[in-house]
Amino acid sequence: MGLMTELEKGPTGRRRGRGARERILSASQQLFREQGINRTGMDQLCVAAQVSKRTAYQHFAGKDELVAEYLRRFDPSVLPGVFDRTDLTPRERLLAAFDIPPATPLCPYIGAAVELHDPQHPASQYARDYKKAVAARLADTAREAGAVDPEQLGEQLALLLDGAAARTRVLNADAFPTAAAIAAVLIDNAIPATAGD
Amino acid sequence: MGLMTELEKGPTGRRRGRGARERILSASQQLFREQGINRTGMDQLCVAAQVSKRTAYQHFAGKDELVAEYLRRFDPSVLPGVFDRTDLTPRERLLAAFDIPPATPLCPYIGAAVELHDPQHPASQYARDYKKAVAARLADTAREAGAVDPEQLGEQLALLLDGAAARTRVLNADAFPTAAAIAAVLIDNAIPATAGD
DNA sequence: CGTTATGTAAACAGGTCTGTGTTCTTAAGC
DNA sequence: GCTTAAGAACACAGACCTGTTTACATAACG
Repeated sequence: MGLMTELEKGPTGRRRGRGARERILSASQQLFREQGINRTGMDQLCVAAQVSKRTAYQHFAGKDELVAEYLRRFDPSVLPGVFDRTDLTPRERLLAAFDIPPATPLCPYIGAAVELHDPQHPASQYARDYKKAVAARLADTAREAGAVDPEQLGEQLALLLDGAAARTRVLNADAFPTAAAIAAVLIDNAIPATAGD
Repeated sequence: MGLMTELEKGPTGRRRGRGARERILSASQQLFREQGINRTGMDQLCVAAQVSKRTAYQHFAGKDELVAEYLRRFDPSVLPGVFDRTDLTPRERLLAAFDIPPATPLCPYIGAAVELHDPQHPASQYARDYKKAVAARLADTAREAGAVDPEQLGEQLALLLDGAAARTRVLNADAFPTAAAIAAVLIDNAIPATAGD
C-alpha cells in the first residue's frame, strides 16, 4: 500500500519524498569538486539541488556540517573496487589502488583539509580518519601479501597515493603512473620472492 | 650623505623608506601560511603590515597579483640550502631534500593551487613552474650521482616530497621520514653500486 | 620655503557569503 | 473534504571582502 518511494514531483514542480537531502549531497559532490568548497555558495548549491535554502538549512545545521557529510558520503566503503576484488592477488590489489580513472581531478579529502584550513573542523577530522583507514587497508593487504613490515608498506603506499593526487592537482598532469612505478619497486622490495603468489 | 636606508619611521608613526612592499610581502607570508589565502582579507593584511590599504593597492594591482608575488618571493632559489651544499655528495644532497625543518607546516605551492582552484591563476602557474623546477633540479643531481634514468628519479623524488607535504597537512603528523625512507630505496635502486661516491 | 612624492586614515561602493523569517502552496493521510 | 507537515519562493539581516575615493600629513629635495 504505502509504497511511495520515488514519487518525486507534483505537477507544479513541487518535490517531495525524501529526495531533498540526497539532491543536496549530490549537488555538493559535483560543485565542491568542480569549484572547490569555499567558492561554492549555499545559494548556488541550493539552486543546483533544486531545493530552497530554507529546506537545506532544515536538513543541515550549517555549511560546515554539510561539508563533513559530503566527505562522509563520498566513499563510505574506503576505496571500493580495489580491496573488494577477490579475483586479484593481494599484490595485484596493492597495485590496483594506483589505477584510478583519469577523470578524478583531486582527492577531495586533501582538498577539504587545505581549503578549510582548520584541523578541528569536522570535515578535516573525517579526512584524517579516512586517510588512516586507507593506510590501514593497504597495510592489511600488504600483510596478506606477505610483506615483511606491512604497516610500513601501507604507510608508504598511502603516501604515494597522496603525492600523486597533490602533484596531479598542482601540475595538471596525471602523476599516478609515476606513483605506480614507485609502488612496484617498494612492493618488490618488501615482499620476499617466495611469499604471496 | 644620501644614505637613507632603514630610516623607517618618523615621530608621528609615519613609515617611509621602501619598506612598504617588503612589509606587505612579509605579512603575507605569515598570514597566508597561518590562515590560508582565502581566509586572509586585505584589511587584516594591511593592519599586520602597518600599511594603509591605499598604499597596498598602489604596490599591487590586486590581491591576485599579491598572491602570485608572495609565492614568487617565497623561495627564489628553489630549495636553498639543499642543492647548494657542495660539502655533500650528490646522493646525500638528494636525501637532504627530505630533511626539512619540522616548523614548515605545508608546501605553500600546493596550498595556493588548491585554494585558488584556478589553473590559470598567475599563482597557480607559478606553482606549476616551481614544481617543475624542483623536479629538474632533483633530476640534475640524480644525473650527477650517476642514476640510470635521472629524469625518472627526479620526478619520483618530487612526487615523494609532495606526498609528504600533503600527508603532513591532512594527518597533522610529519610524513617526511616515511618519504625519506622511500627515497633511500629508490636512490639505491637507481644508482649502480659503483657510481657516484 | 615651496614642491612633490609618498603615506596615513577613514569612509564608502558594490558584491558575496551564511543564515533566518515570512508567506503561500501543495502533497499525504485520515 | 480537512488537517498537517513539508517545502517553495523570496526578502532580508549582518558580516566580510575587494577595491576606490577623499582629505590630510610629512619627509625629502631643490
